[in-house]
Amino acid sequence: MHVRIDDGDPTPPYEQLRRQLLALVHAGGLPAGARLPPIRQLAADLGVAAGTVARAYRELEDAGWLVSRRGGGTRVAEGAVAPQVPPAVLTLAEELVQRARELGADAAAVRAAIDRALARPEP
Amino acid sequence: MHVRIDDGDPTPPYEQLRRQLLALVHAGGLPAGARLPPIRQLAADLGVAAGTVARAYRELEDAGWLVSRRGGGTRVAEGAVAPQVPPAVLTLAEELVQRARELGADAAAVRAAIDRALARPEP
DNA sequence: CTTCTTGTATCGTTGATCTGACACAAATAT
DNA sequence: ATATTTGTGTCAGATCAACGATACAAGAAG
Repeated sequence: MHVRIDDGDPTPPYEQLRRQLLALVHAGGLPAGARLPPIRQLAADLGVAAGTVARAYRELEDAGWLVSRRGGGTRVAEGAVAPQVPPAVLTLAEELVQRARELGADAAAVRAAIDRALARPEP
Repeated sequence: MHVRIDDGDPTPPYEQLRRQLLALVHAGGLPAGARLPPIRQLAADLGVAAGTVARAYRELEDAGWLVSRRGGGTRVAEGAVAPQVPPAVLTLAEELVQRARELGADAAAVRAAIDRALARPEP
C-alpha cells in the first residue's frame, strides 16, 4: 500500500486518503476483489485515528468503488472499472512518462507540463 | 481570471485558490508583473470572505510568487519563474493534449492517463 | 493636501474535522 | 461453540478554517 498522509497539506487526511485509494483503483494497482488493510492497521501505519480511515473507506463504498463487510474486511468492488480513456491517449501518456524519466523529470514536472498544455485553449 | 471554488471539495477554499493561482503562474497565464484582482473584488466574485483571498495571496507572497503593496495591489513577482521542465517533455505534453482533444477526451481523462502511466514503476 | 484604493490585522461566532476511547455487530477462524 | 477479527457507531474535547465586520496603514489619484 503506497499511501501516505502529508501533514503540511491543508486537505483533510480522510480526503487525502480517499483520493489516493481512488487513484490506486483507477490505475489498476488495486484490482477488483483485492483486499484493503483493516481500518485499524492502516490507521496505525499512517499515524491517524481509525475513524479517519473509516470515513475514507465509507465514502469510497458509498461511491461504489469498495465493498465492506464486518469481519470480512474491505475489498475493491467487482464492478469497479477505471474511467473511460481512449487507448491511444493512454499509449501517448506512457511514452511521455518514459521519455520524461529518461530526461530526469519527476512526476511533478510531468504534471506541470500537462497542466501547461491543458491551459492553452484549443485554437 | 479563470478561478473558482468548489464547494463540494473538502480542501479549504484558501488552499484551492492558492493552488489555482500558482498553476496560472506556472502555466504562464499570469506573466511576471501582471496585476491580480484586488482582494475584496476577487472575494466577491468567488463568493468567499476577503480574509480567504488575503490568505491565499499572503502564502503565495511568502513563497516568492507574488508581491503585494498597500494601495498598489498584488502582482506576479518579477523573479517568478516556472519550474524546470525539459522542453522535450513540454512538447510531448502539448502533442498529447492536442491528440486527446481530437479524440474527445477531456482534461480529467488526460490526467487519469498520466496518473496511470506514472503509477507503473520504471523497469 | 485630500480622497480613494488596497493590503493588513483583529475580533467573536460558527461549522467541520481529528483524536482517543469505548461499545456493539457480524463474519471468520479455531 | 467459542474466540478473534473487522467494520460500524457514538461520545467529548481540541484544533482549525470560514465568515462578517471593523479598524488601520500605506500607496495612488485627484
